[in-house]
This record gives sequence, C-alpha cells and structure tokens, in this order.
Amino acid sequence: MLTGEFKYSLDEKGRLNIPQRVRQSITGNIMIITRGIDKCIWLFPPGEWSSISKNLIDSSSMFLEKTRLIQRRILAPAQEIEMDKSGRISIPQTLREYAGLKKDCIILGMLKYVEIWDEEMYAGYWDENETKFQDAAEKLGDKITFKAE
Amino acid sequence: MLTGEFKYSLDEKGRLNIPQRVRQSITGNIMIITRGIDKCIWLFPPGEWSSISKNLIDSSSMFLEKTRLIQRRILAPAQEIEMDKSGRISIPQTLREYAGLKKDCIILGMLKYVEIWDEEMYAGYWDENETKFQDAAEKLGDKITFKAE
DNA sequence: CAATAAGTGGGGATTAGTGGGAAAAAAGGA
DNA sequence: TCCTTTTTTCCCACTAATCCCCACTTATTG
Repeated sequence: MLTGEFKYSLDEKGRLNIPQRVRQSITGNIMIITRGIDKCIWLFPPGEWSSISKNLIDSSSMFLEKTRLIQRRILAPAQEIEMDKSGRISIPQTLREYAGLKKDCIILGMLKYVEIWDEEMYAGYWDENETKFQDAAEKLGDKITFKAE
Repeated sequence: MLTGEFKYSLDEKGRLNIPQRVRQSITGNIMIITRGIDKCIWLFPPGEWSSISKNLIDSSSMFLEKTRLIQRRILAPAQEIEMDKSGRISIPQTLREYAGLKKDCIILGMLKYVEIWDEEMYAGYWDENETKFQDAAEKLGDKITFKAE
C-alpha cells in the first residue's frame, strides 16, 4: 500500500472516491472498513485484515471484559465493502457518524492500511496532539539517525 | 456470522429489523435471545447457542453459587424467537427493559453472535469505557504489528 | 493541444426496510 | 360457556436506500 495524503469529498449519495494511487496497490475491489482508534475510519485490504482480526480473535472469550471492549470497538464494526467501477466506496452510516464525516475528507495511506478523517476533525486532532508528536519524535531521536557516509 | 454495526429503530409494535447483512449469515429464521453481559441483549443462532449453553451447564453444579449466578443471568432468560418474513424480531418485554431499549437501537455483529443495545446506553457505555479500551489497545501494541518485510 | 486517465454526477432498476390493515389467537369478564 | 377486548401474527403495499451503469468534466501526460 502506498502512502499519501489526499483530500476528497463525499458526494450527494455519500460516496467517497479512493485515490487511484491508493487503489492501484490493492488487488480486487473489496476492502474491510472499521472504526479506527482516534476519530477516524480504517480501511484494510482483505489480507491485512484477516491477519489483524485473527490476532484479535485468538485470545478471546466473550466472558472477559477486555475481549468485549476490543470486539465491540474494532471487530464488530468491520464490514466488507466494495469499490464501484470508478473506485468509490459507500461508508456505512454508523461509521460516518463516528468519524464525524461531513463532506471534505482526508485520506491517509498508511502503508498497510488507509485512514479516513473528516477534514476538520483531522485539523482538531493535530491541534491537540502536536505537542505529543514532538515528544514522540524526541524519543525517536536516539534510535533513528542518518548514518554518516 | 458477519460483523457490522447498524442502527435500527423499534417500530410502534415493538419490532426490530435485523439487517440483511446479519440475516444472510444465519440459516433458518430462529434465534435464541437472552441477557448479555453489560446492558445489552445477546442473540445467538441455534447452533452457537447449544454449544455455549452446554458449556455453561456441563461445567457446573447447582450447588455452587457461581453456577447459579451464571445460570440465572444468562441461561434462564434465554428464549427462542422467530424472525418474520421481512426479517424483524419481537423482543420480549423483560429483555427490552433490561437493555433499556426505547427506540433507536445499535445492532452489533460479533462473529458468533449479535448484540442489541439501546443507542443512548451504548453511547454511555463508551463514555465510561473508552479509557479502558485505549489501555487494552495500548497493550495489544506489542502483539499486533505489521511484520517488516 | 490532443489524447488518455482520473474523478464526479446522476438516472433508473432493484432490493431492503417500514408501516399498517386484517385475520387469528389469547385473555378477560359476565 | 360465550362474547368482548386485546394482543399477536401474517401479509401486503409503500418508501427509502443501494446498486449498476453510463456520460460528462477535470486533470495529467506526451
């Protein structure tokens, strides 16, 4: 899956175009859509999803609280969706509400999956988290450097 | 059983539609309905229910308190219900009260079973548990990663 | 600037979901 | 017991959502 940050709009019928650059790295026209962590939607190619969901299911009994939390939040909202011939998806209503999608959306290619944000929510996310990001970056400082050549 | 998160309303006659996506993964039109853990209702396909209920009964003696708790809470309230021709169910009154169902309901496909929540109660559940979920997710961080290639 | 690729909009058919009337069954009362 | 009243079930009709397809517009490339 490629990376990239794109801006597209939901049309009148609630369809969202997936950029060609992202689509070309997916085989077939099926994706798995689910709630992300933070107020965004996650889109997985079927293969990636099955390995993730298998990990989530493996350690699961409905009688454990932790299992129910994970299942309800990540696993349950997952649905297979199809991209139409021109590469658009329809986002299920509950997910649209969760992510607060109105019209303008930001689509993020995350190598193995895709995130969909409402544009304003995404701006809000960075307003709140820029500092945390700076800290996280600081901690990477020791590990990640350009090697002298 | 498929996953998916859906929003439907109880109608005037107290009927609730089960989404086509969920129905199509069930053979026949019979389901077992019972109290769930947390303020929701559980719906099982007959096959799943018989293995769960057998587990609950087998590993238990009525002389143990813990058994009686589980039996009264999960096993006893269970009833068979039928879906009508357009795929709706009528939810028994005691269960409706337990889950606080008013009008708008959230239906969660949980792979092996289905959960039914009152919409507001479900929102409340996440208000209370979002932090617990974030912790649980954070702990999964070690286990669930994309393998370097 | 022409040719091709990518993205957008919308009409019409089909399916899913909703509401409600009428028949059947159950409950209640004299 | 028999009649009335209420509840449940069954079915049909209407509405809304989804899907499928095609055509138009915009962007990209040589």
